[in-house]
Amino acid sequence: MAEKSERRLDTIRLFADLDPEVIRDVERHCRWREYAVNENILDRDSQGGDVYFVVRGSVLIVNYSFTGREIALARIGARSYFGELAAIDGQPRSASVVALEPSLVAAVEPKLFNLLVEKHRELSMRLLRRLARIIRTCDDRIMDLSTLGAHQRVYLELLRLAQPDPDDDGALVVSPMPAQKEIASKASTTRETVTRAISQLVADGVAERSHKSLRFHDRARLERLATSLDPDWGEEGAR
Amino acid sequence: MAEKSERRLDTIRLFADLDPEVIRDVERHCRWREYAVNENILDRDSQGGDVYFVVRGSVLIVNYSFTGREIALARIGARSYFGELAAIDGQPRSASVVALEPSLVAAVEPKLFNLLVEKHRELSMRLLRRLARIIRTCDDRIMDLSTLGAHQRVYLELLRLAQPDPDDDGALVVSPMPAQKEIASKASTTRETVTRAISQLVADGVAERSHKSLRFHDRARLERLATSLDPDWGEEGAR
DNA sequence: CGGCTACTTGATGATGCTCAAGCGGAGTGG
DNA sequence: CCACTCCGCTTGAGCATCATCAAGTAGCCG
Repeated sequence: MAEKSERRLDTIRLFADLDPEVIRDVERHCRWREYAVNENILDRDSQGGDVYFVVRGSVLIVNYSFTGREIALARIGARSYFGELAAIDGQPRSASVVALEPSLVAAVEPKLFNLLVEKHRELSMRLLRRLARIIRTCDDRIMDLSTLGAHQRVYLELLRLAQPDPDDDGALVVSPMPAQKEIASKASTTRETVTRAISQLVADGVAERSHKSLRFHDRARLERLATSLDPDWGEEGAR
Repeated sequence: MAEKSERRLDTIRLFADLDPEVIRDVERHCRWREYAVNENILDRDSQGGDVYFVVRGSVLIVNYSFTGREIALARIGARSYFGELAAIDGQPRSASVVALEPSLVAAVEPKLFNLLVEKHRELSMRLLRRLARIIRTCDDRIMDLSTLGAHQRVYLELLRLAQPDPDDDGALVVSPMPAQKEIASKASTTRETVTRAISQLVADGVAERSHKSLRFHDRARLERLATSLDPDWGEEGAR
């Protein structure tokens, strides 16, 4: 792994409309490194403004409360990047980052990154759109945390993870099911609460457990539960 | 009010290093408007990507839960601006905005805004730094919501509002005290909880009520309470 | 003075975190 | 191939927190 031949930044979406020549040049200025699962890539409050490009694998932006609780802020997959904030404003890192899978990561110095951003309009426009997207996501999460219950936040997270079932039309599947502690850290709650939320869904016939996945027959029902328009026993004399 | 002579954008920090000629030109392309207290400036989910510059007064970025609860996302004061997100990504508004004071606001069409951003490097760099700052604030708030109790979030909000006392050195004052419902919406809790939190501070001798303000003698103590390193009765046999 | 709004305080109940015990499945080593 | 162990999941019981409802008080303005 970490073959030299992998050391390419063409796939990074931020660089989509950058001249290949320039990309080659950036590649040469990178510090390349392979990280193992759960390996720490950077720590909150640390100095340094390197920007990291995820070429293969995926990482988790995460913070820890003083009690040791883990709060997941975002999952960054291959072709994306992280560490822009410190590069942009020169402040210490706002969160820690750990590898979720074996990941190949390229680090670029802040100076070079900012040079690129200043020089290439499309790059800075893409960066702006990305930051805007992040802010929208954060705002939504603040709303969720402020107005919804823990179970509902779990349902929302499940909805985010769920994919349409290729077989059954209109049904959703979460497969493979991630570890419950991951769901918990994204929904800002505990493993136990995630268990209970899912168990209740199964008990109410909204979800169905099968081997290593979870199926929902009725997306709308789950959405209603998640958003608190909850009349569950609304009209159809179910049960 | 809303005198023509007020219709200037020189004070807007985003434009700090823009050529005065260009600023004049932008001013001419603005839709100027005065808003009264509590007047609605824009609604969540509405279309349109105008960017708004607050020339005088201040506004609140806010969202409402389906139960009618109000969640304050940010306060935007004079010389700042809002509405960039929709201009950048073309999506509907992510939140509503209401005037906190009588405010003079200048609206610029998204096309012109984006043109300016593309054309003036300094502008886009400032914009990037601003978005980065917003993201950091949001992340902190998500951490607070996820890991702290309601009382602690109120204490943090009080710390944000508190200014060093000009007289007593080392003491802090919040003056004038904002309405408790405002504090509640920034701390994502209820008026009643804000009352209780403050009453407890007073009862514990951490804070002191005086007419229309609140004083703290010991900033460190309040900070400890807010961040849960709470041993209050830690060593000094207070009480 | 009467009425409004903001604040205060108590009682109550639901929610969900914590601790604790039990269970199942997947590796691992004998 | 079987025990053993580790880890993740499940479930229960107890308890603290906090939102909600309700009633009462204080200050302000006409």
